[in-house]
Amino acid sequence: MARALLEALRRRDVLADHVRTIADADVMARVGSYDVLVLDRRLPDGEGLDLVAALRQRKHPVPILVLTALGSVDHRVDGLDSGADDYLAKPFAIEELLARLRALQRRGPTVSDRYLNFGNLSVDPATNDIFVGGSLVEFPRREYLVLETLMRRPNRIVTRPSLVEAVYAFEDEIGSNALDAHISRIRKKLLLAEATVEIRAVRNIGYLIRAKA
Amino acid sequence: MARALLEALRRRDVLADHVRTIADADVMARVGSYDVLVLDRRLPDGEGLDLVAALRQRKHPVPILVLTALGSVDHRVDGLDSGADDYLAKPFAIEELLARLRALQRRGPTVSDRYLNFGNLSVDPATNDIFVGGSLVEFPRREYLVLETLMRRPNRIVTRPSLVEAVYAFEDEIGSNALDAHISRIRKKLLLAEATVEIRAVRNIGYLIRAKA
DNA sequence: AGCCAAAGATTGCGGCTACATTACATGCAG
DNA sequence: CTGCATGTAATGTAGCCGCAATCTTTGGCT
Repeated sequence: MARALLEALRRRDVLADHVRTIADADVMARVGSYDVLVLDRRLPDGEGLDLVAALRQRKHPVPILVLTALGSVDHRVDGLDSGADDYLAKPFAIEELLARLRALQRRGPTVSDRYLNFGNLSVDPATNDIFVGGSLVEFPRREYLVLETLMRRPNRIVTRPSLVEAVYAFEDEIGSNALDAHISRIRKKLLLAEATVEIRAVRNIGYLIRAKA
Repeated sequence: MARALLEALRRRDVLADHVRTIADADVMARVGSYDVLVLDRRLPDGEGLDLVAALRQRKHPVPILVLTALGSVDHRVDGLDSGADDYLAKPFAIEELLARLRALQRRGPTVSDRYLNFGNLSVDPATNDIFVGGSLVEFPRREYLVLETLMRRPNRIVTRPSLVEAVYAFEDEIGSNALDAHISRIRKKLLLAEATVEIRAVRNIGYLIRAKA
């Protein structure tokens, strides 16, 4: 059945991966980024609903459709109440399955993200957008990282090593004033955009962002 | 039937309101704050799916379960593709309906919509059609997948690995700039069709789709 | 208060590299 | 056999970013 299903999905250009066991599915769900999980109840290494319960226990947000031969009302109720989002009993029409998958995929896992606000600055870590007084200001990658790092702790000192680590991950970035140069360029842009915040140096320690004097 | 359903819900301490017409339901959905909307297709003043379409058009996020005597596969597919979240054919067991309502409620409001809209772009994941300013533009499979993936997160950065995974599932597609080539071809088509959105590169990270400057 | 050394600020320059684009080859489908 | 889709590779290009030279500021010390 899996083969037939994969074939039908492939024909419609729906990308799908297939594994046979709960253990494998668990790994895939953890590692991969899938729009929907289709799950059979009877599996070689156990009951599919246990995986549903386990995933939901871990707050895994992936929509799950349970697919099974156990079609009684009680089974369906159990399936849905275990945390699945839909439940389809065999035999089923492939078109209906596809439509239900689309419905689940449409909905997707919803992640709400947060802005970092301070003064008239607004940083969106999800999109790397920075707004100054409501208008978008472009910052190149490294400058953005510096500014985001500072915005995570407004009014607080961020040490020089912290900043370097935030911007350069692991690459050894020794011997140069590259960081200072970035700060300088950021300041110029902030000034141009009339930001109400400023970046101040703390001698021998690092930098901080705060309301403009 | 409405009376029986209300009675069953009331007995389980589920709060529910009931109206008879699409017009009334529209008002209620607009004004009230409901966890789930249960909708019949045949209604005194029209087809229930029209209300679904109208609500989704307005980005109304309420989960919708369509309940109807029209139980053929085609009807179910239509129901789900109109933007509903679940579809249950009569006759049904009250317990199953309740379980499905719980599943919908658990998941909470959605922005589910048949189309992914952004700018003057409109993507229909069900048919793989892409409209630019209302007119259909043909995209080959790979290009479509890239664009759909970007449209799922407008204004958000989609990492290069994410895009590769979305387009190539498992087949490791390393060592080539195939993705870049697709992006380039998509851009050309979008330009030709006068789209109001553009695809921007985020150096070392990935791409994002956003309103044209 | 004045001086000096060290830290920080600023800026032009140039190289590097990721990205963009195009042409071409391959392969599959009708 | 023809046409389109798509991967590959070659080439072009922009702009980021590090460097270093120079200027400014700071704070400690006498």
